[in-house]
Amino acid sequence: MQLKKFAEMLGVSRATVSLAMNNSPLVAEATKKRIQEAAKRFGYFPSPQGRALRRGRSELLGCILPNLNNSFFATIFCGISRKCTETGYALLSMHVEKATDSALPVRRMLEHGVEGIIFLASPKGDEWHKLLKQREVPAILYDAPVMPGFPVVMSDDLSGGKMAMEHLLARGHRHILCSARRPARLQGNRYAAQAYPDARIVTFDAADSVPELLGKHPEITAVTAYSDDEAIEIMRILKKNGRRVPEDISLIGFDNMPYSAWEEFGLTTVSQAQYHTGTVLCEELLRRIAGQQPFPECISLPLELIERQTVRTL
Amino acid sequence: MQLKKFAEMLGVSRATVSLAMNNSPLVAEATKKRIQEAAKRFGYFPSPQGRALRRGRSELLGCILPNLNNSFFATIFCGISRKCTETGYALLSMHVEKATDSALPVRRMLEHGVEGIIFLASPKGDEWHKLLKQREVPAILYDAPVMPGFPVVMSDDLSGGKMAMEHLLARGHRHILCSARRPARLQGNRYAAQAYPDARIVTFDAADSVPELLGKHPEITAVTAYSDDEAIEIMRILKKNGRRVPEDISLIGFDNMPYSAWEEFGLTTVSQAQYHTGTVLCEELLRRIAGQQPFPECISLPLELIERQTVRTL
DNA sequence: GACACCATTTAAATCGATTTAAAAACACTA
DNA sequence: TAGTGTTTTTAAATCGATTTAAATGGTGTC
Repeated sequence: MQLKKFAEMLGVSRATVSLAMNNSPLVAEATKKRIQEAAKRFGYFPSPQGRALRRGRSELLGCILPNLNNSFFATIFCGISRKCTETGYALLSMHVEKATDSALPVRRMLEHGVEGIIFLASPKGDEWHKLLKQREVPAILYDAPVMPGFPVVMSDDLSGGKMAMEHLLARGHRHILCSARRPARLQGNRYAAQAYPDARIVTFDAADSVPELLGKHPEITAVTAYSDDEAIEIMRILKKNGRRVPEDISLIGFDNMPYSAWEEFGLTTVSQAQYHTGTVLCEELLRRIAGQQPFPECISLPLELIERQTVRTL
Repeated sequence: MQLKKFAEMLGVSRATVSLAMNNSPLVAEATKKRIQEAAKRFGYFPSPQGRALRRGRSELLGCILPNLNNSFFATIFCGISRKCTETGYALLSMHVEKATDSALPVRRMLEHGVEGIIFLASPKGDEWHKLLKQREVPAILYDAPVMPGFPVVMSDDLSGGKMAMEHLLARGHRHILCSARRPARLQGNRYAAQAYPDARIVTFDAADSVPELLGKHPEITAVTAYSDDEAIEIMRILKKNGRRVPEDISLIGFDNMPYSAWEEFGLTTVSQAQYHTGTVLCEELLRRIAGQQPFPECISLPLELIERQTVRTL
């Protein structure tokens, strides 16, 4: 039923109905109650389209997702979703394959009138930002290269690397094999090592190369992995090579995936607060939409070390 | 920029612009090209709200999700999402906690004008279906109790139970401990057992109770679990009790979670094609929206047995 | 030149609400 | 009773597109 008929039926004007439905103080309490109850009884509800057109706001946010087989992104997504629900926004999402040009999903979302977009999958191609700028729709990126005009949220890799390293150093490790896949994190490793003159760092790129490097550098007693997944892979490889974790080699992961806590692994790891990451992404985007200053270009998220059973004290 | 100004700028009528933007054959090729190119250059695009109002369609689907820390639902969600993208719909999603009354998310989605809703989390409360019926918005449920007027998609538990059982029976197992948590699946187990007069089934409810039951029935050689997660828990419990899988006890899971394939577990399991489940949910909902007959009330999805290393041939 | 016919273009109605400014209703005072 | 002020209600404008039916322009035929 449309506003017009409903108003006629009740014998009041369309304006009164609209105001009543929106709980305006301009309309008398009694009338309001009467109209709201009638709406329930007769099933009248304002058309979302009409309302959106008139109000000029869609209350819609978009989120571009990588495949969620990885629970890491799924958790961030949950965080975003909850924040949206809290703030009255609805969340539009779209999954993209790794190589998809972001112009496609962006265009689709703009066609639906989103007020802002969160890229959980790093954007690809060079048209997406033109589209967004043209329509003045703000966007925020997660863990992507900085792009002028678009804020990026990422974990504080430098501190993360430092944190993991300090944990090992404090437990007596001095010769440590560090993943080189994240320069900032490696830099954090190095930074922490400076406090211990006898500390030495060797770097590696892929899990495969770990046994060889351990052979070449028998003094190494600990490894910091690129991710929990890589750490678990390294655990397997070490086990096959007859080395025990943590008795022979200590190991630290990164991400704190749910299964890292399982007793099969008991992985000590550096945790990105995933849920919180989602909250921050969403909040920051909403701030942009509302035009609230200031606009930081890059937001680092704090990390936390989760101690389990893969680091031995020497 | 709005249609009106853009049309004035080009010196044509609003109608022509609108038709050109929608690629109508009514407008001359040359004009169409001119308008479309000008739109790109000057950044004109039809307002989604205006368009939605006039067209009377939002091209929006809603999906109500449980927490996605479980990758099972995340994969189904990906399937839904892709189908939406293919068909030109956008997908609105909302996460709910276990106990949340579904009227809340449903109302929120209706306020945004969704044309249909997929419940990946089983609906709670008794207001949600009234809301949907009142507005004539179709919905589809995943793995929930049947509710008149709402189709349900679920895995074919009967066949699944039969399949798992046959796999064990064919490998010489005759005394089998079966999870009783899914009546339909247990029925499938029983059904398969009928073909083997010497087959015996014992049932259990929780993983905890498995060792005790195995002690009471030492003739049992295999277990069918409620889920992969339960199977993994049972593996742990068995290991602690000094029983090996599969040397002492064979084990079959259900769900085919990504980690079930890991070498730590190598779990033989019955697989629900999760991605495909998403596709079916979405397709079926779209059929309802389009008003296509017939409307099956319950759709069973085929299952598949994934053979790994937890079942021993006796 | 008048007529018919086709291809384009356009004016105007419409979708369904919100909101502003003005009108109406009412209460109160002098 | 007229005048003033306050509370409610309403008429009408507006948001930005789509679409139908009518108008326009051009070509070809008799």
